[in-house]
Amino acid sequence: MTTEPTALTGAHAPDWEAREETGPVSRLSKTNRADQQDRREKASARRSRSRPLTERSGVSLRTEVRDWGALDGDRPVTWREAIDCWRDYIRDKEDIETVFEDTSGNRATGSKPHRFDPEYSDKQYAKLKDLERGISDEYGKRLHTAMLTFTASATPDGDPLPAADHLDGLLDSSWDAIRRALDRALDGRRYERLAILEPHPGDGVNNGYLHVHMAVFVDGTVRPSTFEPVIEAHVRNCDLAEWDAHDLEDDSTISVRHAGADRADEDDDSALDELAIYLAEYLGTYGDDPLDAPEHVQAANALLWATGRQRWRPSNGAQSYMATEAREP
DNA sequence: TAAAACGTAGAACGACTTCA
DNA sequence: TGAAGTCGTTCTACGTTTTA
Repeated sequence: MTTEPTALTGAHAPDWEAREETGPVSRLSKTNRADQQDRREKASARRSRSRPLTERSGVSLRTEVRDWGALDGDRPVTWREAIDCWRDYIRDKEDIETVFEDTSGNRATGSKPHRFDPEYSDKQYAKLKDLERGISDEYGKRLHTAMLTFTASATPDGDPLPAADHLDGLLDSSWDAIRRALDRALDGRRYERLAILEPHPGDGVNNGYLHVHMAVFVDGTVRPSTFEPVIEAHVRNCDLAEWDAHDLEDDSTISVRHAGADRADEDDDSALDELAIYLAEYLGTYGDDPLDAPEHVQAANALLWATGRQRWRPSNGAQSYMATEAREP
């Protein structure tokens, strides 16, 4: 992986933003506010693609997403250009893919896919199954799972942030605080966690920007209130995090399930039969051709690729459960 | 040509310190 | 006393290069 820090200086950075696209903010129509809002959000999503990946100096980016021919030296390309670079990278990888074919015409691809390849997703899913088995065996019926969601505003001042700057703002400022708060909240209890970065869908202002889902596996009973200090630590430490998006009463912010409950336990309709499937659905581990993915997914993948950020963030313990690699037939 | 080795940066984590 | 900052160590993800 080859990355280099940006040399762009914020104070003298060119005006990347296509301000002519925005124009003065028009007054909302009393009769058509929803349409106006919808148009504004779509316009904001388009503007985000026209912005450079970062407006800060010292941000490490792959060389492919740096414009070395710029008059004032190298600078990061726009998010839209980065998506094109990522697509070229995927196509290049397809060109050199190793394909095996047996006498019956059955084909199999090479053994070491890049992280956006469906085969890689399959391996991740297999690892999730290992984690499910390991945790279930270890914790038994005491196993409770929680899903926590951490977001950061992509438009804190009304205009979309550079994608890499938003991602850094989401992760760098509060990640340590989140981990420590989780340690304190679950003090004395065995637990493991797996965090994953997932893109915001749709045409809204957050389109393609990433947020964090964190699955927490706890040996013992927990309640949503157990994790409130963790959410609070994130909002407190992340400048881009807003309470509006972290309603402690909302199931999308904190969701707790008794994964180890008996199937026959009708009083607990949130019991999990297939934890890995549940996670795979939530965490988006299934995939086909990455170039066929929705635009917001490709935008997020391009951002991860350009910045070298890891999509999966398991705790050390979770990693040990996931370490066993199934032999492929 | 598959597998191993390697390089780099990200990430986890514990210890220690500082601060309110 | 809880929260957060810093530092050093260790491990891992990811991608590339080398080797058998």
